[in-house]
Amino acid sequence: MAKKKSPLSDEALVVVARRFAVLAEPMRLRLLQVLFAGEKSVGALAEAAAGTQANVSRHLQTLAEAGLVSRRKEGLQVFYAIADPSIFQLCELVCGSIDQQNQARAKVFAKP
Amino acid sequence: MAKKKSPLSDEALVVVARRFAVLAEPMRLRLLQVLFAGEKSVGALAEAAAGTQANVSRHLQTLAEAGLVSRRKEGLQVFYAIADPSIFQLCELVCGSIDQQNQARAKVFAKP
DNA sequence: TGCGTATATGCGTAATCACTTAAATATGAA
DNA sequence: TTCATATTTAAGTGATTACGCATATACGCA
Repeated sequence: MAKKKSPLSDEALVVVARRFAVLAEPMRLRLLQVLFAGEKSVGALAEAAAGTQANVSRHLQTLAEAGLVSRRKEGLQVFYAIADPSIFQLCELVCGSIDQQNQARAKVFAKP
Repeated sequence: MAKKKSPLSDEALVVVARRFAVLAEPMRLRLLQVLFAGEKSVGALAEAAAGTQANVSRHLQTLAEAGLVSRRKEGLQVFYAIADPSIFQLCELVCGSIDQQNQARAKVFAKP
């Protein structure tokens, strides 16, 4: 029994905005993109994303707090993985929208 | 001929992040939600969203630059409208994901 | 031309946040 | 215990930005 579309409360808007804000950083998007290939440790992620270990750890914490990635500790290492499958569709949707806008813009400036 | 899924370049990630950042403000989300009902003037939007005229005008400019809303001038008034239909699916997707997380959390604390 | 209205913009302020460096914590091995 | 490794956290800095207030611009009308 999914709720029908109704105006969101101010509190709900804040939550949604927060979700978008988490995705509004290139470094976090890059980490998610690396994680698309599967679970990885913090060190591996830092190297793959070309970031400092401290900074990557912080971004991973942000992603985990938002419920987008999961955290699994194994000995000295901590492994992160995609926890919210909607991320795939979300990125696909946004990329598709941007592609469409670019194509529309290209059409305007196309030679006659 | 849609491109297959391949790692996005750093520049592309910046563009995608920017798109998310535009959606990462409660006031802008509220404006979009009001616009879901149809085209409206700046003044009408300011009243419906309970914001100052200056601030709403600024947010609308941000949304327009991102290609999310369209601008139509008619006499003294300027009318804005949803320009990117993917916004509907995007909000639906995010809200659904948040709902799912909330239900999962509720389940954890459910009485036995 | 001058006046009133609708919208946009310039400026200052406060808050948020990403990033770096350095230090702290946690785990496993010797 | 002591040491080394992997990760997290603390503190400081610079950049971005939302908001309020005041002013500027654009348009219609008399």
